[in-house]
Amino acid sequence: MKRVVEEQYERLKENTVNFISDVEFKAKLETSLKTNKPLRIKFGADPTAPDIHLGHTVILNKLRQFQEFGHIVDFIIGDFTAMIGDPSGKSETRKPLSRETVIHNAKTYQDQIFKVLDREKTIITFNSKWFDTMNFRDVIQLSSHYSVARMLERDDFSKRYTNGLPISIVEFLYPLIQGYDSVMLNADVEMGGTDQTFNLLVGRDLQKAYGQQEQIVLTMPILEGTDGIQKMSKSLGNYIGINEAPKEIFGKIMSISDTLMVRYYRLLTERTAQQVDMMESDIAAGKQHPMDLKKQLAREIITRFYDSSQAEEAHEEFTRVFSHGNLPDDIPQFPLSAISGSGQSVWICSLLKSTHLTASTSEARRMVQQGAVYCNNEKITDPDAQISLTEGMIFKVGKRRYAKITS
RNA sequence: GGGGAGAUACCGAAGCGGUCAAACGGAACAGACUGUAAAUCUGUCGGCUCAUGCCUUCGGAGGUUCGAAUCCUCCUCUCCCCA
Repeated sequence: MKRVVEEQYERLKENTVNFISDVEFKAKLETSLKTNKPLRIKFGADPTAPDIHLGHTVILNKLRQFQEFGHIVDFIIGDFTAMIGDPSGKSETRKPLSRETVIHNAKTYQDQIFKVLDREKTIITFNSKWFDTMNFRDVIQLSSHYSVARMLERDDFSKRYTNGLPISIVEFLYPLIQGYDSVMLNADVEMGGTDQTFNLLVGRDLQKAYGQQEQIVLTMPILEGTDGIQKMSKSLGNYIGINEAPKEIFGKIMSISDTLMVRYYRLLTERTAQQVDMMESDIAAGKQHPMDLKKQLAREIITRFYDSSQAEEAHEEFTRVFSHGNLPDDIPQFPLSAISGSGQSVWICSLLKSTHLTASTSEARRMVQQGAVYCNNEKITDPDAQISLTEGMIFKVGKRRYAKITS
């Protein structure tokens, strides 16, 4: 049995950043095995952004690992928190969401997480279950367990405090709210990104204050977005969503840097640390072409969220369009009649605007001047050009914006 | 409660009566080079059929002025110091 504990421990610890604490965790694993009672792994999410991206899956993958060892995932949907509006990290407060939106978003969330998690071993709970009935007396009681000085220990808070940026009182309540979820669930382990470390630790303190055994805190690295620098997030626009079309995912992965690719292999695939290290040295030694590995990565990721045949298709499409310079297979179509001012001929700039290839005619003009515009593979250089439209004409702006004229 | 500082385009940040559609940096977009890499270099980066022109924009509402991002009044929000 010691061996089983060790085995789970080693595998689960892989890629984690914080692991508090080893001793407690091993003890919990042991008890769990002895009593045949699975551990309860808590993971919370605000149903504010229903688009799950690869950054989220770093944690989901780890949760999945827990499930594979027989443990249960307690997925908390922070519907209560979301309705207040989560200001954390940003100076401007998000606007509160309506009940309907929250419910809708939560559903979208669920549809996506089960592309990774095992439905049978997941318990979903909305935290409004206990917060809706809480009164102000209870809130004060809860707050009494923490001090401002301790709150300011949190990295984000202390930074903002020293830089003279606003911190709302509500933000101080957040860690408490999240920590209280742990108390209500009597969680064994709580997972999150490293940016959550503080909140997760508050959970431990609160559990202790409420006479419970403290949860294990386990944080995963934050995945960099496609720019390779900032964390992957929807608002920064550097994300790859798991619900995106296969060829979108393929394209986005192909555009990341080689360094980032290695990191993605490490955090997003099942490969062990040694395998990835090996890969890295192979690249350095020129035994492997990074582009091939990138294609491989793209296929693996698509296969995970779709299937291998769709991954294959995306790969082919990519080769056709970008390696051979052929046309993609689904160009947005615009009937002749829909083009504004369509008579015999149309001014190129207004055409580009009405086909949404550019946002304005001014932008269109610039694109033409920069040599980014093609009509049927012929570069258009005159920004005043008049085009006599015919059915089947294909316009291209930049590398990937296309439009086709139909009858 | 008292005193002070501030709000500028996607973000950061200059400008403090005309030469301001607003310096500079980042992001983004396009081009060159490539592997749709990265890095680098070049260009663009409010809108208008591009025009020594017009329109909208410098927290909001008014005002002074031939002329306001720049001055005045009130309002909203933020930060700092004192209590």
